[in-house]
Amino acid sequence: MASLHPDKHTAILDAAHKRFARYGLTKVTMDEIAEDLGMSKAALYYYFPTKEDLYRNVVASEQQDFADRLEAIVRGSAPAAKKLSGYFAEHLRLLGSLLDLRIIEAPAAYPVKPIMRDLFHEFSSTETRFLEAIMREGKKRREFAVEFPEKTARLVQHVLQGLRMRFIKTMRDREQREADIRAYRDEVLHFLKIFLMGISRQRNGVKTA
Amino acid sequence: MASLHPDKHTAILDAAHKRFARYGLTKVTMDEIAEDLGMSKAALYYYFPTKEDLYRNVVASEQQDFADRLEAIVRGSAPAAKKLSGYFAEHLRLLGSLLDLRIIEAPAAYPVKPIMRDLFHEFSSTETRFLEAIMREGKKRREFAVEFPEKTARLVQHVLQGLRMRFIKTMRDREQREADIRAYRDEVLHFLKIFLMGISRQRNGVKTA
DNA sequence: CACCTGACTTTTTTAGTAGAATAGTCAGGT
DNA sequence: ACCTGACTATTCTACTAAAAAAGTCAGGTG
Repeated sequence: MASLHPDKHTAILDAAHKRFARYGLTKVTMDEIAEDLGMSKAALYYYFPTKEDLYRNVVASEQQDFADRLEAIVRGSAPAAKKLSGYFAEHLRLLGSLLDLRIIEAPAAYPVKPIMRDLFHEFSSTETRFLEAIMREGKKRREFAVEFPEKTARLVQHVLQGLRMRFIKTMRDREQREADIRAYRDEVLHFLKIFLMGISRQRNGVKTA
Repeated sequence: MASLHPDKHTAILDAAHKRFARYGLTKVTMDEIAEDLGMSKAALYYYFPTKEDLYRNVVASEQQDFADRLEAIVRGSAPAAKKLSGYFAEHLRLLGSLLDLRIIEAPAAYPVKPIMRDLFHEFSSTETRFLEAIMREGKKRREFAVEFPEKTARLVQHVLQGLRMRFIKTMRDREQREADIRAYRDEVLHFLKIFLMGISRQRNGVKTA
């Protein structure tokens, strides 16, 4: 199906991406996207069965990019500690996309839509996969002193999710946004440092930067 | 004022505590509390100016108990690592009260009332105080390899808050509640173990249990 | 005077609803 | 195969009336 109309298909995805990344799913109408493209709303429905499906496709491409970057890190020949640092960097980087697309929300004051839980979970699964790979490798190479790599991977992921949730909840307005992000970033890296100390076999053998 | 009618005063607090710890602030009416005590609602207002004030007083006693237990831990002569373990145990123990009194909520689907933010913050402040004391002592005694004890204390607190938030959000129904709590507990203790490893000066010198 | 009540007023919650906005459909046109 | 205008169906959003609950008060009792 995609091969029949690849140009329009991607054009729609691009236009939708622009809107969704600025206002989120609920604050974008199909008419707006159609107007951006100079076509009618009905045309959009020729390519995508529902608004939600269009949104999912937009998110899927972000998801793919994210997975690719993690893949590149894990595939490399760096020590596991280095890979873990890379993973942390990607985790931090992802925050922007998740906030822009409103997969996670700043106020979080109202019920989270099931679709957002869903999409968020997909990103989490991606993270789990690569994080487990890193921990297993670290153990195998006798770099990390971990008994159950999967369990430790889960811990790291939950800590990062927790810190992020906390950050989002306590985030202040635009003016102080930058400072908040910096503090959050510092804290995550601080955690990384201590965590690496905690699981590495030799003392002072850990490079963080 | 309290000395003038200490019995009724505490009787009311007890009755209110029973109700609030079962249904939370919003789902308890002053009439219900009054009925439990066999008196009229107006009588309650003789002792407490508002419903919120009554609630705050109920919470304040929990808060005091919590602070007392932390105080006992920090005052002791145990090594800082041991004190930190004790702190973690108290943190875990507090979860029940916070959930019962609805200071933190399971669905968290609606806007959090300012009063709850407020009360939560008071518990957090208490935790901060003692956690900083422990970290400072650990540093002073050359048990912990931390540069800025306050910063590390903040990190620990944020990680714990994050893990708790995450737990609350992902908590399932009654039947599986117990299992969820156990998993949460295990994870917190797993973090403690790695964290202590990460900041302690000598290897394998850490007892967790 | 300290303590309490019933009857009252004020404020907040709740459920329902009409109208607007938006998702989604379809017969037909190129 | 691709697209449109005009349509229907669904979902959101004020608004509101009724109910519930908070909070007040004049007065009563030991």
